[in-house]
Amino acid sequence: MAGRAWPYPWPDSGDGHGRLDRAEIVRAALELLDADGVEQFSTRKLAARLGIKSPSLYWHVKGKEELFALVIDHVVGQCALPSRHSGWRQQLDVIGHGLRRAIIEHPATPQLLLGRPMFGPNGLRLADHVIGALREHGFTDKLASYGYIVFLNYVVGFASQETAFGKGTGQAGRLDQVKSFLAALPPEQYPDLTAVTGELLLGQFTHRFALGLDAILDRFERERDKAATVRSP
Amino acid sequence: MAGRAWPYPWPDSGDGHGRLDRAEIVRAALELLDADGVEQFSTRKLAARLGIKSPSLYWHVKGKEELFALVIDHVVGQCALPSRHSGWRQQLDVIGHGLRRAIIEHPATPQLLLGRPMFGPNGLRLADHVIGALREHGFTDKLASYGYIVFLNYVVGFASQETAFGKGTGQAGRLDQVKSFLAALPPEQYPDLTAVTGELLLGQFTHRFALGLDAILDRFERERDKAATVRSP
DNA sequence: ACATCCCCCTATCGTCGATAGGCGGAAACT
DNA sequence: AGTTTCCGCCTATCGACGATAGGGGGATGT
Repeated sequence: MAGRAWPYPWPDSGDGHGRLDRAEIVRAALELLDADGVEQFSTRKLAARLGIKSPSLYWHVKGKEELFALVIDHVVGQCALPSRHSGWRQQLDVIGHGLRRAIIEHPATPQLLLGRPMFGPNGLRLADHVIGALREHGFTDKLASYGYIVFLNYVVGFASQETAFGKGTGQAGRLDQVKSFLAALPPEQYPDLTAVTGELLLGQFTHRFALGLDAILDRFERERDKAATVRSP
Repeated sequence: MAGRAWPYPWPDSGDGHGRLDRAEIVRAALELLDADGVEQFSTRKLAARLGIKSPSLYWHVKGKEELFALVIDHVVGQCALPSRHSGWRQQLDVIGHGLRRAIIEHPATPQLLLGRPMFGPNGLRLADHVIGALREHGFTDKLASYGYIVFLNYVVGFASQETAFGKGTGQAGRLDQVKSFLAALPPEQYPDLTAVTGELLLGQFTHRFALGLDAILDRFERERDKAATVRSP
């Protein structure tokens, strides 16, 4: 039943003395989340997968909530931060695409990201990087903070909604479900929606994402320049 | 214990013969969700609030999942759709702001919206309206479907992230928690983030929302015109 | 040799979503 | 009127969940 039954002396994964460490637990939790979805996840299944009994988890991790926070930050950490020497726009572009990719590679994470600010080390580092990139290129503190919020909202929000459409949501049949549901809609009631259902599910999500992201960065730039000319005309 | 203990003949709320109907259940569920958050919600508490025992709910509603779907669509339905005679841009603006307001007035809804497409009647009507507004004003089917996805992602995503920052998340102390957490960050490690924390939590979210939304609509317009000139130069 | 601490165990609690099956009363039918 | 049907609730119960309490065994340091 447990995906991994081992003889008692554990192969020892990492730091050297413990059989388990938080990193391994987080990794297993993420695998389980990706496979079954956040709804089906349970600490008991996670324990079984790790080859231990559920209460033992509580020695390593305070509880489910802390575990989820660790998982989130692990995923956010998979988004590599670009060099600070490139332009702000390129930096935000790289971060945006990287973060989106990290999220949609783990379809359960949107539900975890929701309702909790990204306050793990990696999330904070990312925030600092984005805000820094803006401030270093002429954005006021106010505009930089606006920018960060809008930027992050867009990226996380888009990726979240994207997974809702089943682009690989653990359950492989999800996209087909959506497809057939839309195909069954009465055209006389939803004429415009039904007219474009083909386009809706066919296109490149990456392209749409880039479109909106570029639009937002464009506006950032314009706002920055407007503020600058107001201050020094 | 039950918020509403009643003598057996129920005051009769609505359609006339049943003591309870789905509308009343949905309304009570939403109240409970807003008060306690989605994590603390349970069908048993909902039943208690309605003055019945938990299994009785299953006569009215198939299960928790269906209940949540009904709640979502109820919230989406609180976003009034504008007249189709106004311009597409104004229509999307009205819908965007209306939908955001509906969502953030019920802080639990983002967690419900996540992972489920808005496929209730109100959600479909909204989708049809948005896509229709675009198609009626020179957008190709492809661009209209792109636009709908990006638009919806932005609105829902923004509102979702917004509630994560505790702008009234049931627990009133949430915003203060975030505030004090950010205030305690080491400036040498996160120099740019800590430099703008004041701005981060102070500003008008509505303004930031409008900023990004306008940016996206701007880009829509430009893409539409570009496609049009390509086709008929 | 002994004490200590790490890391996992068993036992158990209260709560959850959901199902099975019963029962009274109102409505509908004859 | 008497009978039947069905609505709308009930009690009893299930298995799974998150979490805590407290025990024990093996490695480590002195």
